[in-house]
Amino acid sequence: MSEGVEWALHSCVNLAWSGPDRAVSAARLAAWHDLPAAYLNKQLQALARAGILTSSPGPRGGFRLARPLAAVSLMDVVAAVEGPEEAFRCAEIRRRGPGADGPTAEGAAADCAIAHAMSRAELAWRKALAAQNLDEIRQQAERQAPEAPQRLRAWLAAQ
Amino acid sequence: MSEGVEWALHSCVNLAWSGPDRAVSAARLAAWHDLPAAYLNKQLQALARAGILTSSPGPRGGFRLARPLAAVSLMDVVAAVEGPEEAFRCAEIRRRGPGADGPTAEGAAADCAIAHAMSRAELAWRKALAAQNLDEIRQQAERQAPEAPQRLRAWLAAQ
DNA sequence: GCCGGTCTACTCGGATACCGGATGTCCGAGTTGTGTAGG
DNA sequence: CCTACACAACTCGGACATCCGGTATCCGAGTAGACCGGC
Repeated sequence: MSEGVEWALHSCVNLAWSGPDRAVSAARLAAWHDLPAAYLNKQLQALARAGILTSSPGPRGGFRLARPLAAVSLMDVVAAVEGPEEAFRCAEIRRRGPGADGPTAEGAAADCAIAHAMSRAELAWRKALAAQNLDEIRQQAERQAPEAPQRLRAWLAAQ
Repeated sequence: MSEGVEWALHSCVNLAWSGPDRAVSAARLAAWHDLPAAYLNKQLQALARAGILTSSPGPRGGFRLARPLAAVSLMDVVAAVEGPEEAFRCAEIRRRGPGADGPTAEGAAADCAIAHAMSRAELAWRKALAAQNLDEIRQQAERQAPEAPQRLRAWLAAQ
């Protein structure tokens, strides 16, 4: 699992705390958690391409949420950063070597019992991710650290 | 997801088809699907360390199942090959930089809302993997290719 | 014929290279606000 | 004083290095069977 997923999730919550009125640059978000700014920028670009954030260039520019946190699921962020393809990709080794049980047919991957079983488990994972949205994450974080939003806004204003 | 997981799963089913009376070497299992023998051997070693297979050296040696397929879950194989640690490991970036909301405490990872949410999804994945055992996989594969076990045994005998 | 010893072939097991992708860094295109000169 | 223009600073966006883990390979330790010589 890519490190960027964790950064992206924290950044989204931080953007929500910052408020929708002004954009926050990748450099600010990175400094808040002492991350490499240019690399975080790369991840935020992926979120922008996925339609989760909007970006604006120039001074006073930066990133802001494209839609409310409640409309962004964990799955959206993971798919944006990690890519949409499945983690377990069946290489169809059945079809190679002496053990090949027939000519290589199109769409045969669905017939592989192993690929099917792994796919089922991965579907459960994706479903669990899709069932949780970032607003729930934000609420839980605020319950554990109620002063966090205010502290972030104050720090951003002081920059 | 490591490629070796797929190889390990196929190899376990093939070992079941081969029968419990004789061991099968990594070279034979690899040739059956045209895989690199030495690397497959590495994965089988991991399965042996995990107690899923037993290994015996020398001529007539090789690997065999340590217990019935019904007693081996997909989770067991994945954990043996990929390692037991979670795919998403929280780096606790909250605790670094100006955004740190307090001194770094032991066991604070459980408090991170993001880590908790990701952990929940990964738990669903692990549960789905643990719910399926390799004997079910074997039965499904036999339904789709009933001649597969006999073909494998014949090929092994001819070697 | 039977037994003991040796020898070979085959196996796993771990140590050793190689490579692609994640990680990290850098510079250019574009925009916004500002300062300034002119009317 | 107001306006238009040039400038400078700051931002994203993508192109360019670097590092690490999965991938692939090789060689050594050990064992089981086979072969041979002796009894």
